[in-house]
Amino acid sequence: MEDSKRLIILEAATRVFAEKGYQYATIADIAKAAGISTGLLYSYFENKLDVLLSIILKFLQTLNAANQECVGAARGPLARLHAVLHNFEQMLFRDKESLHTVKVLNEALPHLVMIKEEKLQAKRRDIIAENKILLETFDAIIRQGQLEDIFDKDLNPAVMRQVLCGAIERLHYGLFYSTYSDQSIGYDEKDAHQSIMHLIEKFICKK
Amino acid sequence: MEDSKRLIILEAATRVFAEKGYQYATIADIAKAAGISTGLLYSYFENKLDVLLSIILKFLQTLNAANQECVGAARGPLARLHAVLHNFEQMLFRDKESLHTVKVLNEALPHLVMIKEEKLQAKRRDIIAENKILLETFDAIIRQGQLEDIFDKDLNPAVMRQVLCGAIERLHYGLFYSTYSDQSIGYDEKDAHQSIMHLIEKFICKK
Amino acid sequence: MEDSKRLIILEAATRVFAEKGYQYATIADIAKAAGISTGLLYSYFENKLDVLLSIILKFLQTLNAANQECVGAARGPLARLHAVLHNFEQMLFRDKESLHTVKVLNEALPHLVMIKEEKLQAKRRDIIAENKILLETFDAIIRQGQLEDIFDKDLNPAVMRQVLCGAIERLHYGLFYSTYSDQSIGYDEKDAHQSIMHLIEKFICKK
Amino acid sequence: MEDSKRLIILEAATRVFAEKGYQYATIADIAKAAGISTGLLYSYFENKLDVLLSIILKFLQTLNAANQECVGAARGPLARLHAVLHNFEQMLFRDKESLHTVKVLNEALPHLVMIKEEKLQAKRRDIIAENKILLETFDAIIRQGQLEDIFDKDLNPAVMRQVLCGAIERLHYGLFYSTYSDQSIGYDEKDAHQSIMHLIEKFICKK
DNA sequence: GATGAATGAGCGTTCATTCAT
DNA sequence: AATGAATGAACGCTCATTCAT
Repeated sequence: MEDSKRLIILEAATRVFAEKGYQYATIADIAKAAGISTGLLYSYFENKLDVLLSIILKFLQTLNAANQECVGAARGPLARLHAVLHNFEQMLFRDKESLHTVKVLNEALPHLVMIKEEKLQAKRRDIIAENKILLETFDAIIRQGQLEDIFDKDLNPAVMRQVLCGAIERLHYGLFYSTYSDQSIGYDEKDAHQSIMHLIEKFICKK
Repeated sequence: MEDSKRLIILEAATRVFAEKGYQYATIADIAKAAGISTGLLYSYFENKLDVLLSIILKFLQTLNAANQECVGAARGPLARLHAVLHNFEQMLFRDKESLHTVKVLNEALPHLVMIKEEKLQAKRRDIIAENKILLETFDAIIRQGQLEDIFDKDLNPAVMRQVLCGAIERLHYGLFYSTYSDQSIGYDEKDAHQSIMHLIEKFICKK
Repeated sequence: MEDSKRLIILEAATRVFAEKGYQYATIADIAKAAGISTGLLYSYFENKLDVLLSIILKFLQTLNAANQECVGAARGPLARLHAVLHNFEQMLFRDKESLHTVKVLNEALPHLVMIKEEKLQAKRRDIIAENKILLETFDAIIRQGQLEDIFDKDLNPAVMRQVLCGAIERLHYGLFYSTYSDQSIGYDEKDAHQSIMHLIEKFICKK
Repeated sequence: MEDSKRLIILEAATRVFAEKGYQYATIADIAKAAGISTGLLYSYFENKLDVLLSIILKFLQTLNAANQECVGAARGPLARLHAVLHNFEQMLFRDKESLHTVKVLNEALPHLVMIKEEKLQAKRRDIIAENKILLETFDAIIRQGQLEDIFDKDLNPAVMRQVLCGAIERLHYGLFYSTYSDQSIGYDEKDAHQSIMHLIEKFICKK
């Protein structure tokens, strides 16, 4: 059981979930996309939900690992915030799949609470833990920026983080959707990036 | 076929979709919640997807109607922007269900393109049209604000609208999720509202 | 949901389980034999195992009810023992299906302990309780016979009951199998009945 | 293909069938218990059913071989009957697995008729033949006992044999089940053996 | 001989949808 | 108008069996 095949399946599944949505994606779809049989998929994953959770977990782990590096390298809260947001944007743009991973993640997170299956509890906890780390990374940077009197102190870090992440997600989601629907969204990647820079400068930074 | 029963079904369905998610909600669930039989539901709607589309359409129509009024009443782009965003926040907060309607809407919109069923084509087009109106309302206000030199001209209206709407959605979604997961999100409704005001003032308005 | 349909399904299932064995009987087989669709079966039963347990429970309840009547009517331990064994034989012979119910019951009883499904716990407990009643009915009669010095005291009631029931089952099972395999078993129903009478007279009764 | 490995597999399979039942035992379970791969199992057996039939055949052959010896050594029908029943009890008690072999055998015998697979026809015939030998051994002893006026002539040999074997099986099955369910059955091995002696003395022997 | 990755047919189960009443 | 019993297609998942190595 090579580990590379696990990755192939995860990538195929992300593609399929992205196209059809978790609910309408069938195991047969995923297996076909991965070039394997349905049975083999079950050698690598417990069940369909496990595939979804594994995608989410991998995304969060990759993002957190990238952040870990950046935050260590960058000097000062502003540089760190840029670095971390850059990671986020990078992951959304590396491939169209990643953006859908985020969509899938948002769709799945509220349901995480309800997962009953004993087999998946460990993975559930891992995801929640990684998610906490991700949020805490943002919040810590913002808190530090406020302490150093670089960032606006009027708003609490959690609110700022939500605004930033929500804006990024929506902007990229709009781009993504426009490619699907063949309807112009009225802006491009460069506009999106630029607006995030504006947002930091005007909304996060002091005065 | 009284029209009031149609409404009862739509409200019940919204509640059920909110609780279980569209995928896991069954027709039986909806019928039960509406106090009718499954068979009768099919006198009012073509099928399950039709129920979902009807909810979305009603939401967009209500929002657009409310905006129509506001925009007529309010004087100046800033007042209008506040009014329109107020409408949006109101709909999200009127009840927890509305937020889920938005989630469902976001989940459903990309799939609208793929709807093949002949029966639902009209409704599909209506939704897309209403969605266009909603976006155009925002964009028109922002364009006007830029023309009048009240709003920042560095960014295009579509980008600004996405940032605003993305921020609002994320903020409220965070609140919603925190009630489900029993984990504090670190801010409350007031914080969320205040941050949107900040966002307008610092990000949208000139200087 | 008429109760008569439940019975039709149970009878069809007994027939199918008898023919193919629980493991190789499919829901489709049972539904077809009952003249219904697979889906409808699930309106009446939780799942396949529930069908099996329901058959067993009904058999035990019917037998216990019949015993209840007999034991009240009959005078003296010997008459009661005859009555109760007569019931057992009657149930085995009423139709070929009943004998297979016994086989299925014997096959299933050891596995009852392992049933984990929450939904089926109540039924599991009912079966165990009815089984206890059945055994206790035999044992009480034998104990009383020993007290009244009519039955042999050398062996304990549980052993006697096992010998009697084991003998009856084997004798009838042999008859049943011979009809299936088209091989003469070397005795007929009358022989079987007569040998049980012998067994009581010589093995159970005192001298 | 050493023959010893065949034996190892058969013993492992018996253990697994005993624990889980034929239906719920998987080839993977058996292979694991035997310490080999699933693929290798298929070098020794045609398929899963072949493993079951091989266990049954070996059991019957072993029992018949043991009986052959006994019957030759023992003098007179009563001694022979004791010897043959002793063999049966021995095999049931040698280990708990043997009893399950008997259960499996009883469960499988009726289905032997229906085996269609060409590959297994020879084995099927062997089993039926060995089973006939087993029954005939009993019946011959009883017939001889009746001829010599030692055994009761009122009942035919086949009936007597069924009573004896049914009683033994039930008694031992009860013991076995009580260990699984942790419920006292009300008697022990000694009681069971004693009751068989009684049965011979009072039920089989003349007056 | 030995492995275990890979297959895919087949089963239990669900649920949107229909239709006789 | 209203019901809900009935249908059956479709999906998740298992596991006996094969075969390249």
